[in-house]
Amino acid sequence: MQQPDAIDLAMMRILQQEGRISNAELAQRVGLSQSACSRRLAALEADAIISGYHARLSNKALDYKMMVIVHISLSGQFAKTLTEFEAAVKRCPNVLVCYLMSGEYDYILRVAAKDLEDYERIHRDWLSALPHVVKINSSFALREIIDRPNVGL
Amino acid sequence: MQQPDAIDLAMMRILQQEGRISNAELAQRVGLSQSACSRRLAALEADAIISGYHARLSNKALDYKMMVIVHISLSGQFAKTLTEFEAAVKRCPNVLVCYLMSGEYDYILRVAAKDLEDYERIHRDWLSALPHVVKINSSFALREIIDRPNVGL
DNA sequence: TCCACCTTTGCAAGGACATTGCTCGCGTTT
DNA sequence: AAACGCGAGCAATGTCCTTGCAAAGGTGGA
Repeated sequence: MQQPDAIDLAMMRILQQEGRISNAELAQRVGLSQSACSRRLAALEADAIISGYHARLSNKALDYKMMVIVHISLSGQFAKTLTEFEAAVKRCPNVLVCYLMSGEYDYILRVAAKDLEDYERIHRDWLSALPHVVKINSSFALREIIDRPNVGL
Repeated sequence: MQQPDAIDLAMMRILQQEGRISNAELAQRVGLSQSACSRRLAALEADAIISGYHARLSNKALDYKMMVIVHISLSGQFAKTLTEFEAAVKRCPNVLVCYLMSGEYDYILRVAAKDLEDYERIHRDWLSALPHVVKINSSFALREIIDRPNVGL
C-alpha cells in the first residue's frame, strides 16, 4: 500500500481520539460511504499503520497513583549485556516504557506503582535484580502535566 | 459506583489490548450476556474508569521516528513560575508526556520528532521559548525496548 | 486516440451487533 | 417474612458492519 492520503489521515486523527467510534459515524465524518470507510480501515489495520486499539484506564481507578522515572547505567555496552538486560526488563509488568538512550545513562524507564511501598517492592524485586546494572536513579513524578497517546496531527 | 470487581477487571484487561473488540465477543470472553456486558461497559465509561479509547498509530507511518527525553530546570519553584511554564508546554503538540519531577531537574518531557532537523525546529521554536527555563538537557532514544499503554494487570 | 486494466467508490442486502424494556433471582434491610 | 435494590438473562427492535456487484475515474500500452 502507498502512503496514507488525506482521508486516511482524517480517519487516523479521529480514531486516535475516539478509538471505539462506530464505522458509520467515522464514515460520515470523513465524507465516505460506510463500505468505503470500512474497507479503508481494514487496509490501515492490515498494513499495521493502525497497529491496535487500547482502552485508556484511569490509573486512579487501578490504584496506580505513582509514576517513577528510572535512569539506569550498565556495566558495559556490549551487545550481550544489552540483550540480557532488555530481556529481563521486559518481564517486569510495572515498566511501561523503556528506551535505550544516548547521554549520561544507558536506559530510561517509566515505572508505574501503587504507592511508595509498592515501588520499594518493584525496586527490590525487579530493578535491583536486572543484570549488569551498576547505577539506578529513581525520580518521582510529583504531578502529571501532559500524557498524550500520540502527537497531535 | 464501587470498586471494579473481577469481571470489570477482566473487561478492562481485554479492552486494554483490544480496544475495538465487539461487545458480543467481550461478553462471551468474560462469561456474561451481551446486555449485562454492555451495561457494565457503559458504567465503566460513565465513571471514567475507562476514560477513552485510542488507536495506536505506527510512528513509522506517521514519520515520527525520533523520540527525545528532555530534562528541564526552571529558575525557581514559585507557583506562578510553574503555572506559566506548564501552560506554555501544553501548547506544544510534539510533547507527548510532561511530568513535574522530584530530583535534579524540575520537569521531564517526552518529545516526538520526525527527524533531527524537526527536533532542531521544536527545540528552537518551542522548548527554548518556554518561560523561566534555565537548563535544557536533551537525550535521544536510540531504541525502543518497551512501550506499553498501561500496567499489565 | 482508444481500449483494456486496475483501483476505489456507492448502493443494496444479509447477517451480525448493540441497546432497551421486562422479568426473575439473590442478598440485604426493616 | 416481606420489601427493596441490585444485577442478571432473555427477547425484540433498530442500528451497524460486511460483502457482492456495477460503475466511475485514472493509467498505460497498442
